[in-house]
Amino acid sequence: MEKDERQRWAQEEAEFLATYDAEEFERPSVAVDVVLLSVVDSRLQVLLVERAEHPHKGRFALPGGFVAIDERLDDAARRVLASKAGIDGLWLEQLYTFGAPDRDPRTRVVSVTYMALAAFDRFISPATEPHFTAANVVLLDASRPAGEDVPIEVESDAGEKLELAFDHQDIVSRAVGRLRGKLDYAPVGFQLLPDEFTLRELQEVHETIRGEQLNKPSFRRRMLDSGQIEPTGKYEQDVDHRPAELYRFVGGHR
Amino acid sequence: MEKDERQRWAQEEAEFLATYDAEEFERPSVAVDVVLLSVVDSRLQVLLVERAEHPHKGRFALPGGFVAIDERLDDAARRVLASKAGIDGLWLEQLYTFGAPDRDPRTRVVSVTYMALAAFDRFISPATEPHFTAANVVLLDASRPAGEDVPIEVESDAGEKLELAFDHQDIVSRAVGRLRGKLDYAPVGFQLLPDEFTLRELQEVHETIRGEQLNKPSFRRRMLDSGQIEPTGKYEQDVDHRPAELYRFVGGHR
DNA sequence: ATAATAGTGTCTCTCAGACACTATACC
DNA sequence: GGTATAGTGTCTGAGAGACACTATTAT
Repeated sequence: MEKDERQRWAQEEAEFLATYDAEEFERPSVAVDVVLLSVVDSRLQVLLVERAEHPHKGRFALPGGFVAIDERLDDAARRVLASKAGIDGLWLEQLYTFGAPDRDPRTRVVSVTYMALAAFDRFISPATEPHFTAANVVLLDASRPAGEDVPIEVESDAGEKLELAFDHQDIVSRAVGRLRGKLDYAPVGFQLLPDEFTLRELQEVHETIRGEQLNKPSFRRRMLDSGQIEPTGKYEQDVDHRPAELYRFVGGHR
Repeated sequence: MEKDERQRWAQEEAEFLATYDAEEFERPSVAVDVVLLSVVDSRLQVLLVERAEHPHKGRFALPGGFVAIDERLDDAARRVLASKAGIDGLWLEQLYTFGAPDRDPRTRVVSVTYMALAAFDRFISPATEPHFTAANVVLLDASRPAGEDVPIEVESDAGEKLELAFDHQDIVSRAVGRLRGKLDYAPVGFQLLPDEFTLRELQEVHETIRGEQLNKPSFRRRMLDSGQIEPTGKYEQDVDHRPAELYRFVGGHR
């Protein structure tokens, strides 16, 4: 391509852009919803907030919000997590995009969903988070039986099954499925534990996510041979039995 | 909840929806782009169309288009595939959503991308598809070396590296990565072969996707033991050596 | 000592890769 | 017969589960 031909081309493209009418077609709204998971006391938990407004007012929903016109999708997810859950700096991964035309009764909303993981010591605690009252932040159990692709049921601490707002039940199910899948090949457990942890704690996290017991020697071998963790030389404190050695995740940090 | 309380609630929600202003905030456009992959002659190929309009006029791009306001995302992907590639009834899976604010110079476009697979005998052939001239449908090689996460490079049949429009290079890379990952646990090869195929053909598809040679007895064992395929009792025709038995995918169809 | 959990040594079973072999088509 | 590819039998080595054992802390 010659120089003045390239110039003409650039000018042609610039003119096209100047006359482009973005309002020509009716467009959906774009939102993000975040599935923040944690393993607390050997239970898989998901952060939900009670909806203060219509639609689905009073039901529990994933923290979410609309994406600003010049905002990156993952930035929107981080913003939502910070403003609605008061937690930042977490590992975050895009999960799936839900776009059924009727999934939101207000208007067409395409929701790009993200999965976030938090160690139990960083997971939201209404008692220590002044941004929230205990009433609008609820931690729910999202455990599921060891078997096959049983859809996830979300239960309150009291053990009663809850119906979530919109299609958020489906979103949570997909997040749990993704988390299970990642366990086999990605260093996922470390996002769910403090910087230093025992092999028993790591195994409990894996067992909770998979919903089944694991073999101890085999699990230790796999983890140690993988090179993903290294011993710190330090040991548990304040336990009434032999203390376990503390390990840390090798390579960077959360 | 009592009956008239529920009625009041429903009315309150209905009023909210009636006064909801969907135009209040500026919204992105939502598009779909489809990565249609096939294995032809032991090469991984991706369908690209030459852009007839600005922006990026003249470059090659994935088939894509905007999502209508009441259209399902996967329906949009199917429509795009049918209208821009003249092929339908394919297996389709949502891949990832790309939403960088500057990825399209026209306006903010959030693109929900899909991956589709086609057997070589259904893969687009400009010569047999009257919708297209050979000039605006191009098949490109998307092979990549066996090693690690080398970004995919797209080359023309002539072997020259091509720069794709927008961020479509990233989208293709992600599709190839996903395809590789699925190979281990999902019956993916069958989408890329005719209804009846030999084990050698299936192995070649796997080898092409993984970019490495596989062990023959081991591959046969794995496939046969998996229960995913069954022998048809029929054999290859017109080969100048011992003909291989034809197998079919067990359970439903493509 | 007892209780409780941490951590290890060893056996076996399964499965994938390697290799060599047999089988069956066309020439 | 030769050649080419289909298809199989068997060995080996890596890795996971099972199980029993030793180790170390608190009481």
